[in-house]
Amino acid sequence: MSVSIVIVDDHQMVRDGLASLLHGMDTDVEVIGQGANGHDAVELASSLHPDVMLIDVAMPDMNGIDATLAIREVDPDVKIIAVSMHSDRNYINGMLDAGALAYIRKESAFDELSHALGDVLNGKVYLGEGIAEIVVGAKSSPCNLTEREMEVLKRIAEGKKTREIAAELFLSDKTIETHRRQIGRKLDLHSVAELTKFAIRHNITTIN
Amino acid sequence: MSVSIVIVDDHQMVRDGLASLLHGMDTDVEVIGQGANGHDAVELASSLHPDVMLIDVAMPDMNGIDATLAIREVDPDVKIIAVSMHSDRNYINGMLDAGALAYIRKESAFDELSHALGDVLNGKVYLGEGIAEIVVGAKSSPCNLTEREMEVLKRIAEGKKTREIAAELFLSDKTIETHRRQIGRKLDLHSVAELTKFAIRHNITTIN
DNA sequence: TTTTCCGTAAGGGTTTTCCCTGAGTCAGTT
DNA sequence: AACTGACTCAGGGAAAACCCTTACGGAAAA
Repeated sequence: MSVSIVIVDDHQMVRDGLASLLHGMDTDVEVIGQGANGHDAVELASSLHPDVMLIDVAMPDMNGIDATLAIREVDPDVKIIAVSMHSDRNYINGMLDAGALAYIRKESAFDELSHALGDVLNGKVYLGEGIAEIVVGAKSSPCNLTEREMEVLKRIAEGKKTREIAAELFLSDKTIETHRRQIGRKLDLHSVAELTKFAIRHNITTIN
Repeated sequence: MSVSIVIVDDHQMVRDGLASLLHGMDTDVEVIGQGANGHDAVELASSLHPDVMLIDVAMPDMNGIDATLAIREVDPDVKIIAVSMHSDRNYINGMLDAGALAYIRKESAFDELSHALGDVLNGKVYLGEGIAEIVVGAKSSPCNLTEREMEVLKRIAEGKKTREIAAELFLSDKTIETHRRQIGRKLDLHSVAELTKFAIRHNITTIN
């Protein structure tokens, strides 16, 4: 009895690559479906009910975290392996909290995928090289930011100046200044450039 | 006589995937080396002299464009296929100008890779789905920045302040100020946040 | 109920950036 | 020889950001 697998990633070539890798494995696996975004993932989960799904975390339209949450609604039994470009703490925790059983990075070697597959099939959790440390060593950037601070940071990362942000939020310049300083203190990032990168990493703003 | 190939991509899993795909092709190919960045690419080109190199455009340390330029110095005969996440005009033109013979996206299907490989081996140029249109319809974002301006922009996007950049480059504060203004004018981007995003998109800095 | 945190705001000062004009050198082109 | 463009630097002023402390109302938690 072979293991049925669905691959979801927004890059066709990555999907083909993963499929090819799975095909070359010693475990008897069969790729029964592929998708390009979170919506595809949910549909495929409910229609095909695969044993395992490989899901990319960062995808357009609907990301891996939301997809995982939705999939657990339609089929709580499917075992989800998160495959990501980033080892961002928020992504990792997001996916694991959502119900993924394994998290591996694309940077990592192929045998991590094999290992992850073996572990999740046995009901175990597998975290790729360096992932466990990030999960455990949480604490450093818990993104303590409050709602308001997020709103301000978002606008800072869009290149807006204090006065513009104040006008947009109907607040005093001084209030925005206070938020700016508070954000800098909390994140220990003291330049707009670093704040912008932080905002991008944490999906608070987009790259465009 | 098989075709020797070297794969350069900063993601191990993507490399493995591509290798696996190549292995399953009808053409007789052999992957003789892999690298994770531009420096690896140049070294592998000069030591292995492969027939074809698959090179990712966006990589840390040394990107695909610079790598391609350097490779053409050490081995003008190696045929280079650019494999990229983005269909950014600057990336495409950069790679093709540098000497790549084909440009395909990871979003595209696997058979584009097969097609590109066949074409470059026959001395032809291959551009993936939609790439040709972008090349033809070029013009818009020529990224006019000079060497110096790139160095300054890189440091701006790292969150450094004028004085620090001046010290690093052994220049006057006023000179850096002039460069800053010139960069802003050329790109029509007037905030550090937007400049940072531009720098990230153009691989002048990293997200971290 | 007292404490704590969030959000709001202000006063006041320092530092940095932004923007202008002008200008000199040097290399490569025409 | 004249020109263009890259790179360098300066003076000076306006705007913005940075940094400090203080403070008050409300909500949530202890």
